[in-house]
Amino acid sequence: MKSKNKNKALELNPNVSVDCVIFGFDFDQLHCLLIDSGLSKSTGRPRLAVPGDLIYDIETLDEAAYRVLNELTGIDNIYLEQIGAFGDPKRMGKESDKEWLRSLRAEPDARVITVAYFSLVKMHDFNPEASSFAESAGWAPINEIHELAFDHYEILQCALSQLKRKIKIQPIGFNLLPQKFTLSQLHKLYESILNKPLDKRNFRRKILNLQILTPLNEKQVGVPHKPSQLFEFNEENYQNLSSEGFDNFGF
Amino acid sequence: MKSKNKNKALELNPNVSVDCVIFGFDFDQLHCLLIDSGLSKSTGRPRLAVPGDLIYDIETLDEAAYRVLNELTGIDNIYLEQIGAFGDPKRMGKESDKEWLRSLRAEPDARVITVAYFSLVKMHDFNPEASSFAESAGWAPINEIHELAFDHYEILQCALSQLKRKIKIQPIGFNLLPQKFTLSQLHKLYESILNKPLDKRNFRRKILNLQILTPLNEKQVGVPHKPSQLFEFNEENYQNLSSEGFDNFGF
DNA sequence: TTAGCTGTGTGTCATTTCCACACTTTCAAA
DNA sequence: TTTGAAAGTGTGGAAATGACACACAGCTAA
Repeated sequence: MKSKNKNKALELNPNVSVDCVIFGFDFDQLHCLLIDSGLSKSTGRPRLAVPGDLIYDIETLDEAAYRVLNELTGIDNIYLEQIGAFGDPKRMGKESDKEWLRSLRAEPDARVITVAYFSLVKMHDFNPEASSFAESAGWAPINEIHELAFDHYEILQCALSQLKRKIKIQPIGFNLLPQKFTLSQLHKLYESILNKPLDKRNFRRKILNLQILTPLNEKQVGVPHKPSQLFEFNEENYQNLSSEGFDNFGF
Repeated sequence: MKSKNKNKALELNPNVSVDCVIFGFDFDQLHCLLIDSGLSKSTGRPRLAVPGDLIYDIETLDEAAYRVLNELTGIDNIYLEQIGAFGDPKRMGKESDKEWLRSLRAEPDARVITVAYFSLVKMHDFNPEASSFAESAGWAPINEIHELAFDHYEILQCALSQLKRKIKIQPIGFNLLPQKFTLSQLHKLYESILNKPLDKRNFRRKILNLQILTPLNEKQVGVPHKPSQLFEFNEENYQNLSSEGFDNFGF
């Protein structure tokens, strides 16, 4: 592994990186996975950032993003989508950023263009405690994030607005939920992402009319209220629908 | 000018380029501006591509795109939007592509990630005849383009699908029309972009209900039929609307 | 001068979609 | 057995959508 990295390192491209905004949902709020490089000497504040890395010259951008994601979380088979490229020459100009880069990179002053991705994971599939990044990675609620290293705050906002846009058009939200879920969980998820309340009855009617949910013969157990019907996402039905040009979730 | 370029060349980034898909509309079909590097020795076919260039290390990606656009067409103040980054290591792998690169670049074998943009121009603002690229640039109707150098065909398709998506949400189409235009021209523009017929009366009703068109006290002259009312795009009204969260053109 | 051609401009109705809104049910815990 | 907490369910009014056909104005050419 180490020697493989060493070989690969020969082909590190000093000018291009990928950064991944990883979203998770805990049935209450939307979260984002951040890494922490420790306190900044210059500002005294923690240096939080979205995970990312320089790319190797032999991999595609998508491959690089999958690699970064997998190295951090150990998760495979993740929903991943490109947001775009960020290339302001001053994007890494803050002193606290430079400090970090010097400890990290062979050419800390090189100009780096980054290609940003966002990904959706089942939050409980990744337990930061169990990862090799244990002490340096964790979930933060979206609306408690106000500042990040480099241009990562801007990247996060772009990721969010793409997620908002996209979730109205494609059922990507299911990537944030476990295989079996309730309509209320789905409802709450849409409200968290769109950041506004949605009428319960109208939401249920719409999502059910789409015919992309399979009701299971199963209910929640052990909840201190009327137990909820469980559903699964019906991939097959969705494929049929979307091949007919269906493209509106209309929330 | 030349010496300015020479100085800048010292800071050329060999790993990152921008490519611009430039759309134009001739009141009949959607077109794309292509440059031609001449016949390929290896294939005998013309080498057509979307204009692009390596970036300088002192400019942002957007600035680089504006520069490329301006160097080619002389046009300023253009609608420009990023499509995304394209970085397959094999994206410049065809022999005919390499031939071209060797005649063009200091490091023809470097791996280059490109950041693609699309832009909308008033087609008649740019007359290829009058440009310094006279013999090597020209408009091609979208649906007659079947093959391009590098991964530019793929980039063009991405640009097209973004344009289709975006025009349903924001009134960017006006960038393709002269300041004064008729409803029929606008109608035809939407049909060309969306590549499907739209009912004339419904189209008119919708677009007029949006209240973003100002009718002028002017009609077409010299046409061999009933002259058409002319309109202008009402930027101000649009800003008011869109700040209220308006986001649906619904075609 | 007239006939014919071409694209402009206009209204209605039926259907579908959207949105607002309140009460009963089921289970666990006290 | 009472209480609390979330699940589940239907209707009516308003708005948007989509299908559809004919008269008009100006030019051209005979």
